[in-house]
This record gives sequence, C-alpha cells and structure tokens, in this order.
Amino acid sequence: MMQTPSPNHNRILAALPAQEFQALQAHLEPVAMPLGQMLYEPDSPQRHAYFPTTAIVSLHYVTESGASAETAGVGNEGMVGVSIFMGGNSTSSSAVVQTAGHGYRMERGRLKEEFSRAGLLQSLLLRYTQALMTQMAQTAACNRHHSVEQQLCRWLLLTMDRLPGRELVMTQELVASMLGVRRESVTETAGQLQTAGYIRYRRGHITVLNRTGLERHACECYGVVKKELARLQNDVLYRQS
Amino acid sequence: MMQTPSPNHNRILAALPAQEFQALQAHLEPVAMPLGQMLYEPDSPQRHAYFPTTAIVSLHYVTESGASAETAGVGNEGMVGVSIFMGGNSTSSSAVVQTAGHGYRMERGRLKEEFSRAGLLQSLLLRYTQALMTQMAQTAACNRHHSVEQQLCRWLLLTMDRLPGRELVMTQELVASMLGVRRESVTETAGQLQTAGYIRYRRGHITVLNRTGLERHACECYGVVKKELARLQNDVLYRQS
DNA sequence: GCATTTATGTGCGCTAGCGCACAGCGCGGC
DNA sequence: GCCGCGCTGTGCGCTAGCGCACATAAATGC
Repeated sequence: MMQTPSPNHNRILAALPAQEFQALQAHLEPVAMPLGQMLYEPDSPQRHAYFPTTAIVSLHYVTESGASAETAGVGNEGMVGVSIFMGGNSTSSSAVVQTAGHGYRMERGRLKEEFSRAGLLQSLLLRYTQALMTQMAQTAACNRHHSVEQQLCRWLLLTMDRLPGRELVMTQELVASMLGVRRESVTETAGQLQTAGYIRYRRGHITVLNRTGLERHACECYGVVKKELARLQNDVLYRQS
Repeated sequence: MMQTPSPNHNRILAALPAQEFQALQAHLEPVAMPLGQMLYEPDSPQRHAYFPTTAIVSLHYVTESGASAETAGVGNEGMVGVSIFMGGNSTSSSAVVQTAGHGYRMERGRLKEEFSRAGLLQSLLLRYTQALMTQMAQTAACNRHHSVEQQLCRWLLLTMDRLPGRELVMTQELVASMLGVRRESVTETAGQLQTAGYIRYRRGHITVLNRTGLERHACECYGVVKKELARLQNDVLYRQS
C-alpha cells in the first residue's frame, strides 16, 4: 500500500469548485482501507462517510442462511454512506473493502451539515446516489436473468474501471462471494476466459488481457451501469435546471 | 374504479404538517392509474412525479432479450419518479401500473422547487428514496438466493400490505413477469399455496387466506423491507438530527 | 528448504427452474 | 346463453448451477 493519494483522486470531491473543495478539505481525514475491513455492519449507525481514492468497497447483503451477494460496488467515482444524508443512518447491507487502498472519510455530522448547504456537493451526492440505485436495480435484474459467465465478465469490467492498472488482486473465492455464486463456478468460468485469452490469472491475481473480449461476453448490464455513471457525472456542471 | 381518494391517502403527503400540505395541494393533480399504464419508459425524461393513493406501481427492468424483473414496487407509502429530485431526470428502468387505482401527480419543475425548500418534504422524499434502495438491494439478493416459492410469498405479502382488502386483481402471467420467472412456475407454486390453504385464487384474482402461513414460507426479505419502510417513515418526525 | 496454510482444479450426482407444446376451462362480450 | 379469447393446468426433456468430496499446487512462515 503506497503513499496516500490526494483527495481529488475521488471524482466527487474533484468535481467541486476550488473554493468548496478547500472548505471541505479540513474535514477530510485520510484513511487506509485494508482488504476485508468492514466499514458498516448491517443496521448499525454509520459514523463516517468514505470517499475512496484507490480502494474499492463492496456493498453487500448476507442472507440469514449465510449466502451473500453484492448489490453495488463503490470506487473513486463515488462515496460510501449515502444513508447519512438520505436520513436513515444505517442500511440493511454491509460495506466491506474489496480491494485494498486509500480514501478519505468525513464525520457524519459534518457531512450532513455540508449536504444541507444545498450547494454543488449536494447535487453531486444526490446524483451519485441515483447512479447507485441504477447499479442495484441492474444487479437485481442481472441476478435473475444472466449467466455466471456474463456476470463474471460484467463484474470484472466494472471493477477494472475503478482501478489504474490491468491487474486485480482478488481470490476466486472472494469473487464468488461478490457474485453470490459457488467458488467452483468462478474457477470454471475463469478457466474458460483464460483459455479464450481474455484474462490470465494466478493465485489471487487476475489480469485482463482483452477488454473487448470480455465486453462481448458480458451482459448489457455493464454498459447500462457505466453509461449511467458517466451521464450522471458529466451532466452535473451543465444542467442544473 | 371508484371515487378518487384524497391526497392524504398517500403516506408521504399525509406526513406533511397541515400548512405545508395545503401549499402543495394546489399542485397535485388527481389521476386515474389504469392497469398497464406506463408512467416512464427507460431513459426518457420524467415529466411528472406520481403519489399513488390506491394504485400500485412496479419499477422494472426489461433485458435486451425481453426478460423482465421488478426491482421495486411503489404503493401509497411512496412516490414514483425520485430521479426528478435526485437529479437524473430519467432511469434505465420503466414504471408500470401493476394494480389499477388512483394517485396524484405533480409537475417535475414544481417538485424540484418544493424539494429545494429543504423542508420536511425533502426529508420525507430522501428517506423514502432510501427505503427504495433497500428494496432494490434486497431484490438483488433475493433473486440470487431464494426459491420461487419464497419469492412469491414475499411478493404477495408486500403487495397485500399496499392494498386495503385481502384480494389482489392480477393474473399469474403478470405475477410471473414481476418476479421474472415463467408463468408456469407461478401456476405451480400458487397451486401449492392454495392446497396448503394460504391463498385462494380464480382467473385473475388472488385472495390471501392466511398471512401467517405466507410469512412462514416467505424469505426474510419481506421482513427486512417492511421493517425498513416502517423505520424510515416513523423516525422522520422525531429524529431530524 | 520444508511444512503449513490457502487457493485452485476436477468430478459427480442432484435439483430448481426453463422452454416448449398442448389441453381445458372461465369469463366477458355480444 | 354461447362463443372465443386469454388465463390456467400439466407433462416432459433439458441445462445451469449447486453441494460435496477430494486432489493438487502455490505462496508464506520459520
């Protein structure tokens, strides 16, 4: 884990005008986010919001029987803890660091205050929250109708989009728990993707060799989520109407 | 379809203090919401928000291959069109009337204006939006891990909670498209539930005879969503902090 | 360099749910 | 009151993905 990156590696923070950004900076505390760290437990009060810079966080739900499924992922495009300003202060999902890295956190009360100023930050946060909803809705449909192969491709692409390089540090076991499928299903599917030359992997590392190939095998969900994230982020400066 | 019910049959509107409610009323237009009406098409601008009183609306996504799945339902506890104030103005899902009834609608611009007053309405809308997210996240996990029987029970219960009586006017074909499963799977499962004495049905009508029985066969998802809806609605008057 | 831990590979039987085909029957319209 | 459309019932073969049981191999610590 290297040097802490600057706050404006987070795209929400980076989208703020200089002045607003400066004001906020005093309240942003840099944090290391190690693999597996649980930021929120289900139904527990959320005391900080997190703005990842290099880390990736997974929002996921664990069923009573112990099965789990990711409902959305958050990287430097977003923020973890929307329920703080949405008003619930907790969620039934948990938030876990899926890829180690860094981020910044802000105290709950401070965020609510900043949010209530109704400035650009509020706009950005609300829009991002909508993008999060798109991800969840898409995940629901995807879980219903698409094959493990399609979903694995989708998930790899979405995750790679949040990382600088081409390599992902992640065991198949962990990937399986994200997708909510068996580890063996991931092994088998990843094997096929490797044979096809789209990825290469070794114990705990996955490297993407051919994005286009993955895109062809991914379901539409990848495109929908990506497009929606882009739309909601680019629009914000122009169309305040 | 009977007489239009008053706006305060919608629980968001009803939660407003008299004064705020009065002010809003001028901008609420009563509308009939017939079965099958499409309120929003995917990716199209949403010109009105809808506050159902007796109708139920289904938010659902249709895949490229034509398969569909509900991601959340909206009855008189909520509102359709959150993307208006969230800032996106459209979603990748569509909104369709699933149970005929009435509601009120408000023009997009007006809603944005009212939202930006940062009063109780804003609070209520944001909290409701969070409840919607809970529903979507839960649907995602449910689609992954629970059986058609569990899901049908969950869905019946959630739908009944939004209706006055014990009867639901709905074909199995339609139920199937909500759950994103085959019509035949619904026929079979409903048959079992009828044999068990939990429901009775005839062509296009389903009557719940034994809620407790359904609850026993439903997955946890029903309880989670219901509890979260209640929590976010009851809290609002007390804990503004 | 060896032992231990942890990740990955593979095989197999099993089941839920799908896709398709078609039979029957209820209800609304005329 | 009866016709026909559109629900509902049923059967059957098929497949994706599961659960379980091991075998093997790669990193890690000492």
